[in-house]
Amino acid sequence: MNIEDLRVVANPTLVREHALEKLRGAIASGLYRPGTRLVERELCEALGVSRTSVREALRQLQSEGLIEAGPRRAIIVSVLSPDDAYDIYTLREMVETRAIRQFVAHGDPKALKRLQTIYKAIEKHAAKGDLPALAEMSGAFYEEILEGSRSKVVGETGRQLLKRVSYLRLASMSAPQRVEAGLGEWRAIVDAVCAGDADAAAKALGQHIRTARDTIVARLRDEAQGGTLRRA
Amino acid sequence: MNIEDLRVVANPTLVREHALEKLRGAIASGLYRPGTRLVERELCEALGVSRTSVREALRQLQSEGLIEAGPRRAIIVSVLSPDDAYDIYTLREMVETRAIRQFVAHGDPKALKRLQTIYKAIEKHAAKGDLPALAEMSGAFYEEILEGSRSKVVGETGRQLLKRVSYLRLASMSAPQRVEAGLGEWRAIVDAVCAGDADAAAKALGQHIRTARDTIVARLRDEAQGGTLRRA
DNA sequence: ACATCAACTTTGTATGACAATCATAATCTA
DNA sequence: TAGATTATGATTGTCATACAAAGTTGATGT
Repeated sequence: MNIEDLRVVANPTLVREHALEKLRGAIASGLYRPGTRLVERELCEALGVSRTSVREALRQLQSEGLIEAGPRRAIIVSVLSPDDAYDIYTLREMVETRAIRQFVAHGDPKALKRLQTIYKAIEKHAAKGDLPALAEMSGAFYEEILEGSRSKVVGETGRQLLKRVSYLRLASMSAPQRVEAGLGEWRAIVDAVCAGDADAAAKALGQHIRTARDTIVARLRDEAQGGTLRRA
Repeated sequence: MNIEDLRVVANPTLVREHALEKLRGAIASGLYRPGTRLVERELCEALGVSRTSVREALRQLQSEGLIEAGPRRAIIVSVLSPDDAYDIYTLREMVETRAIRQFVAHGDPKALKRLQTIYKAIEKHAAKGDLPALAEMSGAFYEEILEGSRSKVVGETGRQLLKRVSYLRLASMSAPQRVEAGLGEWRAIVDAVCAGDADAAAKALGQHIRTARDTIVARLRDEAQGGTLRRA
């Protein structure tokens, strides 16, 4: 271990990091919905930090694609078109599929244990019907897979994609039968990883992501349709 | 066309954007080498802008992975390990392979024309041995492929990966025989796209990226080795 | 040679200021 | 009164300062 790692606080929490996480959370949780305009002064007040910090956090969110420039210099929460969502899930499939192969290849028992623990938690929350907790745990599941690739680049790229669809997760869980079906898919993934079968794991994960993708995209198209009708 | 698009300057160049591009260019061109510490005040002077703008640009570069936090709050130009570079190229293969399939699927004659024009330019610069121009044009080649996917997400993800290895491009060109071999690979890609053969195009592009990857990774490993020896 | 302390540097953060742009409300005029 | 015009506010982009915290350097004293 490096001497640097001994520090009690390696990263003395920066205000801007804190603001960044809060804002990300607010978008992921649906507090700020896609299309919402973000006003700097309001964010400063809500977060209790200066404009300096808010602006730096915004720049970061912007390059993560979570927010974007709207008309006349306004900043709005990014709106994912159904096509965008489809593409993100398709790329996720590529990246996470690679990640899980490396996960299996490394055969780290601790990582496997963690994945099983997360799966157990998912099962529990599913039984209780606690969707928010379920959504959060499913996020942890993907994160564990990315982490298990032991590749910084794969991890970062995968996380980047995950962030952009995080706010859709809760909605997708609430589709009828989605949780029940999802449980089986997660279980298949964990089983394959346990068995050390990289091909099966990749296949199961790919299947899972494609299914999630189709659910989400169908819902987004419905919403777009409904929105149009409602507007008319 | 939307009325908004009539504006003479849709995006009245922002100072921070300008700073961002300059800094990206400085890193890509090798002016700031990996590991170099970036000092805010110096950047302000060099760019002639305020700290506010420099810092916002830095945050963006940071989340693009071009710079990273060093020890004790310093900001340094990211150092790619050979493994990181390998992974980036592998992901590029996945993403750009998908992009070129969509490129072919759309069968846009104008896009095809642009790709051919870029290839011609590459040939010319190669004949003259103008490596910097060649490096730039090869960047344009990949950009055109990503653009041709007509997918915002694929484009952004691909560009993100490209940026991170941009500073390696010039070095890779200077490997012996690399340009000659590269020419044939680019030609094969263009030919396949012309022929409307998505499989062949994807295969040729994949081959090209893997070859480039192996060249770069070998060179990075050599450097690491040499660096160690020199240091000893 | 080594420990100690002062001076300087750099980053993180906050604050205030101001131009430019856009939106809104108030006012004037036909 | 309807419509045009003007004044007023709000918001973003940018700059200039200011200051604490933490680190670095160099001078000083033993």
